[in-house]
Amino acid sequence: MARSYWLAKSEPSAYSWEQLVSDGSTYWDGVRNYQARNNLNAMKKGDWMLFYHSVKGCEVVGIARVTREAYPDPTTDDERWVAVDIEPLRALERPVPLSEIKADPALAEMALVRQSRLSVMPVTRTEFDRILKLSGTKLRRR
DNA sequence: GCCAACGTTGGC
DNA sequence: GCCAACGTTGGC
Repeated sequence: MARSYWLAKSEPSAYSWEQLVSDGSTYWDGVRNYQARNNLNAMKKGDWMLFYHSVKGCEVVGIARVTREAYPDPTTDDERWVAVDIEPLRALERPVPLSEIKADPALAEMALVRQSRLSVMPVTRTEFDRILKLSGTKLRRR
């Protein structure tokens, strides 16, 4: 099945891309919003995720890969919430700031722009490729 | 620091 | 079940 693409936000002060690279992998937890949760549930192993720094930076900084599909969020007893595992795939050659995404007609429909508070969202392959292009990053697809 | 957007809570 | 009040997120 074709790979799906996602974008997830993190405040660098809470958990940064650099931290993910240093850790080698992490579990993506703490989501307490149904829409974001549904998106986590829909992730498949091997999907790619744009890693976005919110609040400080406001830019897409890297690409992560889903390594484990949704399972109960270990940080809560509440069975409604889930986590996934991810690992860093590679950093973007150049981070892509929100201002550029907003200014790009090809990206104007992104949930990142239209629904600024959503923390985990789907991204189309077209949008994903466009952001990669803006960042000057070339990826070999396997 | 402000405020818009939007989700949640609780009174009725 | 509606909606006002309140809390949180995140851009500016």
